[in-house]
Amino acid sequence: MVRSVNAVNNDDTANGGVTDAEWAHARLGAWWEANARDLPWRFGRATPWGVLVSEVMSQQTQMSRVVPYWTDWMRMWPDAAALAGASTAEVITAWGRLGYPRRALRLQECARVVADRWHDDLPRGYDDLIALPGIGDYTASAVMSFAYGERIAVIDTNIRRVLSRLFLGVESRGGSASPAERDLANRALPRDARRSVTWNQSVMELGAVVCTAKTPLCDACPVRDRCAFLAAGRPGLGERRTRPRQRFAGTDRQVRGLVLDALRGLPDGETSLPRAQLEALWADRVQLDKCVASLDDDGLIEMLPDGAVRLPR
DNA sequence: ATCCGGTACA
DNA sequence: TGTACTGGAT
Repeated sequence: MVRSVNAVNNDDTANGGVTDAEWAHARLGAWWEANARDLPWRFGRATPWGVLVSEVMSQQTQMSRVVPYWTDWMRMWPDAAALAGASTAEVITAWGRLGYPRRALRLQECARVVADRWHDDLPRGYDDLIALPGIGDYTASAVMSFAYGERIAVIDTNIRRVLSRLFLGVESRGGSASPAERDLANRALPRDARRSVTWNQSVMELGAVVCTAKTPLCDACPVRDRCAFLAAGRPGLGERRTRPRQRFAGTDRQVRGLVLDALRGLPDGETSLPRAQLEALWADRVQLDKCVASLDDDGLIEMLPDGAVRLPR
């Protein structure tokens, strides 16, 4: 019998019936104080816009890789108005090898909306945030919590995995968050706004560095004593996600990355990549042309009449 | 070789 | 509801 089941009580218990929630709040709070990584956008050192930029960059990349990009980026474009005024070519170049460059484009679109419609002042409401380009539920919630200190459940895969293991004793499934998972996240959230922010951050951090998907470091876990997943013998640890397998070699993703990388690496003074150099990047002409067309569709490159390509101005 | 994830959109 | 989108870590 798993001890910390997600039992809903009829009486008004402190956390909607999530057994041990308060104990976990205290444990993870202490763990956070001692173990939080000193990332430059944490501990009130970044503006709300800076927090948003860090969240967008972190959506797809480990924090440690994000740090130098974020630092350079914020030095170059400290606020939304500055980013709004940059050329798209500069933005794509600065995005460098962070991956998913369409997000750089969306971040700049977001900056333009914030600069124009919000007078360069990032909106403070979830509904207004989620309406911005490239901002979905996770990022809107993260900004509400981490930048504005509001009490709101932040739900990403790390948090889903940790809460599911700790309180339910099972692995969270792939795909989008279920209503039950959202419900659990809301019931486990501390009542107090300030503590809810720490909770969101510490659960996410725990998932990133201790309660990892494949090989969790349970010996080093601050909540191991009451973890339902550990008590149950870690059933289905690291089991196959419902997400399809993602390979990279030979895919359109690789080809697109190659083309953008060549454009970013153009020598000073050169602004376009001639057709011959483009063709030298990839042997399969059909796939190459398909990828060039899709990059053009996405607004990541422009095709010139002579077959050369360049970053948008 | 295999792992990873939020957003937009079909 | 499922899929495309990248590139570094392991």
